[in-house]
Amino acid sequence: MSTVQESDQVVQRRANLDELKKLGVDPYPHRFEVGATIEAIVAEHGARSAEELEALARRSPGEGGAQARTRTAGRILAIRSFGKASFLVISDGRARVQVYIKQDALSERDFTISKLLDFGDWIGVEGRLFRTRTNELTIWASTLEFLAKCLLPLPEKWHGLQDVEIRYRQRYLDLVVNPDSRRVFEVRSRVITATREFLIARGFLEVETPMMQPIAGGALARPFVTHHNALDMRLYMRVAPELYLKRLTVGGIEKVFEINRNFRNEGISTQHNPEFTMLEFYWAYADYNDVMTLTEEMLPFVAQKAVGTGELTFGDHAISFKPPFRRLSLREGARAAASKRLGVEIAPEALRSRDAVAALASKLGIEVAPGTGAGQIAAEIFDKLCEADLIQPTFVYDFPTEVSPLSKQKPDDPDTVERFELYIGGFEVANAFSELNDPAEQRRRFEDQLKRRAGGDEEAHAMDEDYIRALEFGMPPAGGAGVGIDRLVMLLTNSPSIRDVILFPLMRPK
RNA sequence: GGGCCCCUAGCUCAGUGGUAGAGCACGUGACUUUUAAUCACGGUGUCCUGGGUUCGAUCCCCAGGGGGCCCA
Repeated sequence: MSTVQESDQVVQRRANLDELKKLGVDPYPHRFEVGATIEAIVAEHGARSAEELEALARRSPGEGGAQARTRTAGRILAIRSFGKASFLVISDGRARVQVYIKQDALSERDFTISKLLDFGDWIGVEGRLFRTRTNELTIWASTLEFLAKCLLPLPEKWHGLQDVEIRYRQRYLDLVVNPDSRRVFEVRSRVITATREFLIARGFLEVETPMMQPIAGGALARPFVTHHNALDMRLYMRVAPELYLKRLTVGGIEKVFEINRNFRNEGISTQHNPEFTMLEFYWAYADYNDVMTLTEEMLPFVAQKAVGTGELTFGDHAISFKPPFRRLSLREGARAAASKRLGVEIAPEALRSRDAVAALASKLGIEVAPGTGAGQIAAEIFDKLCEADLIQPTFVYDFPTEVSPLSKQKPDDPDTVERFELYIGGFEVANAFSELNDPAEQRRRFEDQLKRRAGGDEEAHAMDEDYIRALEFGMPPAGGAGVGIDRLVMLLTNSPSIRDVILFPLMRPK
């Protein structure tokens, strides 16, 4: 197959595999009956003393003596051989246990197999539990089954796998040798489970909406393009499920949510992966204030379920998920930060007129494209000056209408919408608003977006006639939110890069 | 897209303009309660790729590839 010369270690491992075959051992058997996982064995017996294990072993199976005999399987993570005896450490990915191999305790066949084992092989063992002189919980093997060969040498046990490129490209190696990596993905799983639990308990219905869409809407972002052959049709990978979920509120699903992948055709950074996981939920009869309150309940709940606390360490920061979260209006935040930066008190009106805010931006050294409106410039000033400093959970609220084509305006201020973003650890974790449900106003917003698109803004929203028609049938007032699950997991696992919380982040092919 | 940094043994890393090193891992031998087992002996290799400078390049220069961080 491969013309590349195999390293000595691979040659050696292959030779051991051939020896097994010569002995008549099937090196890839079909199944193994596991009595208890290693994790369960350690959980049940990890605290038992040598005497307790002895006593258990002496009892008959009917009296519970079977507990001291165990049958389990795992990957070999260490071999310490003494000739006629050896110690193996095997792992089920969550816990490790030692196995004692002693020549006169095993059949000749099983002992021969034990001599052919390599670091990384999968085995099954049966035996009684005891503690060694050094008090290590150990399975005294009476039978040994070979389950699968590890032909390639694994990374070293002591330093683990440090090379981030290999950790991302060959995540299985990361998981084998770095227990912390396994922990991250267990937290991630619990985050998603807890989120579901929280919303379902409040009457939300979980749904799945299209990931391949004829019009990519619901967010200001460049989509991936694909093509359906039979329909000869251009399709986009979704940038958000929003417009479909809101169609469902038109259909009368008053509380609805989806947790799934979005795809955005943009740069990669420590906070951006082209595909990422979002929670979106929509809640009829509620507005953005209600959504703020719900979010404030949900995040501490999820944190508690996923990591057992809402008091987190993230990099150099201590972050508390204890509600209530801080609230900061976007224009006030931008105004205050700009005042501080320039050493002059900026008036609130300076954020409202195009000329004034553009002048302010230029004083701050922020470049503004010619067609950019006052609202967008204000939002950019906020991004540049404030975002990175929002470490504790902070609701940034009341966004310019211009940058929020799907949000409802404030009754007394048409330039501002009822929208908030939640910032934690210096980045955006959630985005939410009172949903725009007036079809005429929605059409005007889309038309405004089309002008931007014509002006070269590739992230501007497309017209979606079908969505407007849905609104024309009547959508109830509703509040909705999108929560970045990957970023939430970053916070809960103290991971500095989004790639640390995505099992297989996108990489260039080598 | 721009700037900076990295790429050497299976892994973690040193290093040098003159035929390349350590620890772990691996091999052989010894050892029937060890645990980063120990002891003795042994071999690790496309120094990311291509080109240039040079008597000679893993090292210096140029281009490319992959990765990381920061900025956009």
